[in-house]
Amino acid sequence: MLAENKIDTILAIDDDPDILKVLKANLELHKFHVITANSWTEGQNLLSRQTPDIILLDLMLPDGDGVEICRKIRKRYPALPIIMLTAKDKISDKVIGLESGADDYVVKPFETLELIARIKACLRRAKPITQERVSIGNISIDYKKRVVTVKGKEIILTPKEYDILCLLVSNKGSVLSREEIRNHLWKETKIYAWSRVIDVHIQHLRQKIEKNPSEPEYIITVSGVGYKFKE
Amino acid sequence: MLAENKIDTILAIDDDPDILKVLKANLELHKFHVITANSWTEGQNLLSRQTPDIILLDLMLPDGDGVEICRKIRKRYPALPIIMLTAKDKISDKVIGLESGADDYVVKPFETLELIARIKACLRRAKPITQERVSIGNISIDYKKRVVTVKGKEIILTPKEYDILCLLVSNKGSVLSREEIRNHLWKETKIYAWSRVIDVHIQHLRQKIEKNPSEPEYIITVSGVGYKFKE
DNA sequence: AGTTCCTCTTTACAATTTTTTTACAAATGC
DNA sequence: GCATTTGTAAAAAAATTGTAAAGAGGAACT
Repeated sequence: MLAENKIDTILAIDDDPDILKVLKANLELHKFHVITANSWTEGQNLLSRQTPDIILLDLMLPDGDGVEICRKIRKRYPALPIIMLTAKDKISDKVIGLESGADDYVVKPFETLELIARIKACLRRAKPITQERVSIGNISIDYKKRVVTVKGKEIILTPKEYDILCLLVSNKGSVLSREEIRNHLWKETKIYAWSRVIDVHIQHLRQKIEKNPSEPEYIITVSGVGYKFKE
Repeated sequence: MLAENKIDTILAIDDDPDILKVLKANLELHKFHVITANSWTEGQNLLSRQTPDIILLDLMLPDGDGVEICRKIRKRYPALPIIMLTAKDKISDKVIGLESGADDYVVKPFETLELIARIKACLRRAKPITQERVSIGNISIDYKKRVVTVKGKEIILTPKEYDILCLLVSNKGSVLSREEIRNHLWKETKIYAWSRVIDVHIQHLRQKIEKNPSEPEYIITVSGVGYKFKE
């Protein structure tokens, strides 16, 4: 039983907006968070703001050669898995031999299920063994059981609370903006940037895990920026 | 912690004798006891004579579909961990998701060290040993006789109820999503993701095993996630 | 064939839980 | 101080789960 707690973010770069649309819809159905770019330029932009967990890269982009782009990404993010999307008649030896540095490739038009399988396979190779438990101070999270305890006592968290906690903990020590949190845990269309939902969930979390919720020890507010989990 | 000096036995089932040879050699180097079978038929034979601590199962066997075989093994040995071996070009969503019912999977060709890491992780997670009986609170299950008793009194469960109970109990403490339950106990095509069957069976189970079915003590619902059996 | 008895599944609605909005108070940063 | 951001409680909205009841299909029996 694989306990998957984290929602992975996929950056899809393709110049065909229809393909992007289909990709996004299908992948989101399978619990991925998807951001899209229709050019390498736009892709770079997104990359500079948020590092995804995997990249789907069209081999033929208007503003760059896929193989070259792949190399560049590799140089900057050596561990970031890349899957090449390629039209059947454009398959080149470079791609097939994966000399491009891509981890895998998929021929268009592709089966969604196969693509998803390959994405998952890549993701898992990228992070060989997922940790089953973490503890920070009095708090510990058992990802496999989906149980959080404070001082050894189990506390009940709602899905959103749990997700937020996991996200903060997996980035403990660094501040996450509300936008980042939102990008990871919500589908864009679902909540607005100005919503206070995140703040409210944070309050609820604090009430459940902090000794004194109004002087939080674990979930720290960084005013004007976001929230972070104590290191 | 008791010193565990036991050498774990691995049953590897794969139709490629070369792979079996390599597997055996490598795993034995790492102090495992390895028995091998090159077909499901042979695997069954070995299983009937000796229960290994873990099974490595090739997805594609000449005499059976890996996913189906996995289900069969699961039914008979609910606590026996299974790792699926799958060729890269045969990766399917079934295997990679939780859908196969396997505990984990490894894509061929695999790094020996990664495989070993995953084997160890599985063994660590595995319940002490495949037992014939298990008791939690007032409830006890005799797997061999397929009898469930509450406060010593036998209760009659339908097949589905029994299967669900066993699944929950063998993962007690961990939340199982409806999807996981479905994938373990149903053939894909038989029920839809949005079906409420599982909920209904859970209700029936509660009526049979809980003192007060509306305030369940054993089968806990984790809203938005799934069900779990009390630890 | 029909009948009866099971089990499994669907369905519809009620009850509950979770998520989100809202409004205002408190705190923070120039 | 003033503008902006955050804390917080409570209400509204949405989603999930509980539950009863009915339909569907199968096996055993006449």
